[in-house]
Amino acid sequence: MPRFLSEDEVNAFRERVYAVAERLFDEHGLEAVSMRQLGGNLGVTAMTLYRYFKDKDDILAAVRARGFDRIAATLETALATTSGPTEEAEPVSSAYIAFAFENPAAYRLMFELTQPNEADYPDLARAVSRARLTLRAFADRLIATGRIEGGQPEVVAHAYWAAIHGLVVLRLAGKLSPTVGFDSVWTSLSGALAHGFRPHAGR
Amino acid sequence: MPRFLSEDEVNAFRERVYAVAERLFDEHGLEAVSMRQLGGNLGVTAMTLYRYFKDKDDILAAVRARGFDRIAATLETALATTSGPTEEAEPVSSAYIAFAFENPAAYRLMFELTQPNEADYPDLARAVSRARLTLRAFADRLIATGRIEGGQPEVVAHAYWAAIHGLVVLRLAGKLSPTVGFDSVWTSLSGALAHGFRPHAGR
DNA sequence: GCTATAACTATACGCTGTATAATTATAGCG
DNA sequence: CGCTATAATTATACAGCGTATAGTTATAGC
Repeated sequence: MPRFLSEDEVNAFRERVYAVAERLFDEHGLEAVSMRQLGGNLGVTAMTLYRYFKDKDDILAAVRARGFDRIAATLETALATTSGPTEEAEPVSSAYIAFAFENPAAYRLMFELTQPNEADYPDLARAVSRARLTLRAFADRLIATGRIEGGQPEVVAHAYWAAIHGLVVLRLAGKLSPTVGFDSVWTSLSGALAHGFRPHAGR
Repeated sequence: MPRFLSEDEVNAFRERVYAVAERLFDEHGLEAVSMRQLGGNLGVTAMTLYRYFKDKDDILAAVRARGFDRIAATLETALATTSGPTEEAEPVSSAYIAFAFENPAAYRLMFELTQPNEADYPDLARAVSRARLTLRAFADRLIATGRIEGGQPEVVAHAYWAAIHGLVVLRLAGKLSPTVGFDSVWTSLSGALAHGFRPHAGR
């Protein structure tokens, strides 16, 4: 064992922690992610984790940040893939929804309503900011291709985000009526937004 | 002390538990609502609570149910208060937003992303259902007054709900950009929905 | 080969939810 | 009234939590 951990070793260990944390969270829920379980799955005691992280919240913030980076990357890809304007089911929206339902544990963790202030975790703040910028780029394109008008792009981006996120979390929290399907609500909601933001549609 | 607790005594104690739980949650967050703290504030040990509730989740489900009943009552009042069609800031939406921001602890608890299946708590399921019915009545009125068309009322109700809830929880989770205000996004979003659902606005 | 010390582990503390055992207090009966 | 059965409550205990502190292990540099 080397006397000092190299930066690479530290980063490698942290990556292992993230991977294990994500797996445990995926497979057994958030309550399974304890310092002892985490350490046990890494062949290390709980206290060793404190050499690499300030505390448990520090680990969770890092995992959240990875989630925001992953969804941002997913959306960026979807955005780049789309060629020209389309009236079809918007690939960015579809990618967002797919991410949420394919990674429900990550999505829950990212948007948990009780979480420490993101300002205390600069890397998390950066990742969230990146995700917001991606959504903003999406809104910019909607405007550039003439499918939307009026209002600042950032505000429009947040409006879209709120709508899609709201529907996703109602579903994740089990609050949708058993008599309505997620897809039918999304069709209705996204259609209303598309029409509502369309130039000259209303007043 | 009577040999048997009357139904009234049981109900009265339960009400006291709810009140204390809501106060603790409001003042010190969800982590302050422990069985010992709850009991301590009631002049009773933690174990006594188990005479009145199955377990802690049972208490939390009851508090959630009260939250849904309260928001439903608030919305019902707003709905009844509104006289005739109006293009003004919709009183029901305003009432919803006001409830969330005046009762952030309750709102967080109600929509926490990690919570037991609501099917295991019939009273919670009833209260959620009541809140959904209220939103549905809101959509019915929008349709009846000609401000909306197309689509099943329940689907439209869910679309509105998702939009407003999404914006509220993004705010509660601290995920809105510091450079956009809640109100400006809500103005944009609600305006888009109003136009998007307006008869003959789009195709 | 010795030593200073980075890295890690062991232990302990106060907290959690809750199962189980012991205690308290009263309704109904002789 | 005094006794007893038992509802209601409390006391204790257990396993698990996050993490502070103390002790151990192992190696880089002399």
